[in-house]
Amino acid sequence: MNILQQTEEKIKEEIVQAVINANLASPDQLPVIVLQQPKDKAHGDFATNIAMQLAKIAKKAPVKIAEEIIEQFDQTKASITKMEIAGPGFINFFMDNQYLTNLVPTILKQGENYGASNAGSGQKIQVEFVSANPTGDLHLGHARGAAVGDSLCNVLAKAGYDVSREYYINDAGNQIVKLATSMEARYMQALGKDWDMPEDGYHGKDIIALGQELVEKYKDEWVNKSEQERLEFFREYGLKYETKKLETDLNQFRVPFDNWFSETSLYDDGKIQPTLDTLKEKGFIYEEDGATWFRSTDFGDDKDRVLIKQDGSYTYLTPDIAYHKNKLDRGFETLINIWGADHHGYIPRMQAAIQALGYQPDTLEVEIIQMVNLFQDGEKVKMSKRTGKAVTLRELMEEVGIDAMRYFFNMRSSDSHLDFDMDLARSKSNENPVFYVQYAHARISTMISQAEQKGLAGDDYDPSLLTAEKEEELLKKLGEFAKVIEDSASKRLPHRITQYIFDLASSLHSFYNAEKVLDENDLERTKARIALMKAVKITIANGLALIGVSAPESM
RNA sequence: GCGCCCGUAGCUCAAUUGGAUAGAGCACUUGACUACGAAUCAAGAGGUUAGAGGUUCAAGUCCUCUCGGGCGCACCA
Repeated sequence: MNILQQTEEKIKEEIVQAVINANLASPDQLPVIVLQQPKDKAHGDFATNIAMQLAKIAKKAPVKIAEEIIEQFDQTKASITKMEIAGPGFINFFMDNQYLTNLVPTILKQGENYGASNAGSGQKIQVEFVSANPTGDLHLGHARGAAVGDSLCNVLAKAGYDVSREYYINDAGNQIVKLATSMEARYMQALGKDWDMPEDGYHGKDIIALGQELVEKYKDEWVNKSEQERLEFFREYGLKYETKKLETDLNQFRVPFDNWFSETSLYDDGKIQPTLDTLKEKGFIYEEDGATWFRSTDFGDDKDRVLIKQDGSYTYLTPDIAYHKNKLDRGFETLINIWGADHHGYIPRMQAAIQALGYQPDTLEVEIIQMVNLFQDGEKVKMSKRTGKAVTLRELMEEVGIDAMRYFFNMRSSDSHLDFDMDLARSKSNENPVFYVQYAHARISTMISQAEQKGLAGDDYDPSLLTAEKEEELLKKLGEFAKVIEDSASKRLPHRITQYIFDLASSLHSFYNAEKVLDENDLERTKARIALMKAVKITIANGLALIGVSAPESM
């Protein structure tokens, strides 16, 4: 538990004690004590709404209740200097800011671990994300999912969850047949033959390149082989090629996966039939019109879903259920799937499957990432899957840079559509928010190295000298970090981190312009301030790391 | 037609998941570098939170309806 939380807990305990002493409520009537940090510092360091919550129970006006609580409250125990009643019945607490200055040595000691907590108590969570078909390049929408998913994993890990990142490779369905026939057409075309692309084939540039690669390697060797032989070979070749490319691109985007799970392996390992058997035993399966159905309507789905088609093959859902069963069999307590908004209609049947397998509905959480619109030169860039005209992750990384992309994708809440402004992301100007945060980090780095050169830094600093208004502001912000991470993790909102570090950078810049850090005539204050700067630097770097953005020493 | 998401300052978005006077960035106006990095700061202006009801001590947030935008609604994956 960090300093801030300890302080909060102490205040909460005293509130409970005061409420009971004032005879306002019995312990079993007592609501959960909410202690918040007011936005407006005129409202103190902490505030509680307990008096309003007790209005009904105690049958008194909130303001009257607040008065009675204050009367009974032992200020010294919680190191509070002042208490006030405000507004409709808030109780505001003003603290002696010594509790904040202790933060600096703590942060310096914890270093890159600062912000970590055990809030997740080691809960085993698996996050499945991206999982794009291995049939082409990743595009803009995948990039957002990758950035958000990876950052969420980082945040969960920092908050004490045991996280595993997984990519589900859809290497078993019809789309792989289409991949092979698309490659076949590109191969033939590369040999100068007149060969049409298959209907609904993959028109991406990467498949054209793949066709050329096949010609370079094998010349016209595959022209005279049987179609079956040729397609079989292309299928395997294409899968390996595409999967490798996905992994390379994602690694470059700083999105590593712990496990790449092949759909085909579910067939090879015989995982599908047992899953069907389980569902059958539990009575959620029936036959109709020559197909096998899953009664997902038992769990609120719109209609029942086919598992085995009339032709005897599985639908996409069937191995996917087996896959989710497999995840749960591996001991994950919570599954998080990150899907594009175009798949949200799939949620009810998957949730139904989880419940049919005997798990609680909240075992599976699906986070929906809304669409991304790309803007260039002030105009919306049109994308088309059919013609393969789409901006790829690779192109974006080259053109706008990874830092800007990671930052932009984590700037907004996922359930809001995102307008991605290429020109802004690419610009190296003050309009670009990613530089704002990185600049704060670089600025601090310079200060620290100058201080060290001039002998103005030292371990024997006195943090209680940090009493300037801007210093208190900074300290308070620093203290929030662990809580922001915990919230961000438990609510699955990684963009909270981005907002936090932006605010922190803002406080830093504001402090920097108000106070002089390096002052040869005031060595003690300078030492304390350099220690504070080190603490801010650590916190910004840790925050940037969570969203996958670099923290430069200079820029 | 049904379902999910969204609608907040001129633009792009936040808002501690029900708390106090709805906040940032950009753009706009005005000021601050012989200075530890001006990629910065300080100040100003900008709002009927799409609209109408309801619940609550308290609603941008929850419920109902209307309007507008996006995305889904396969024995495709």
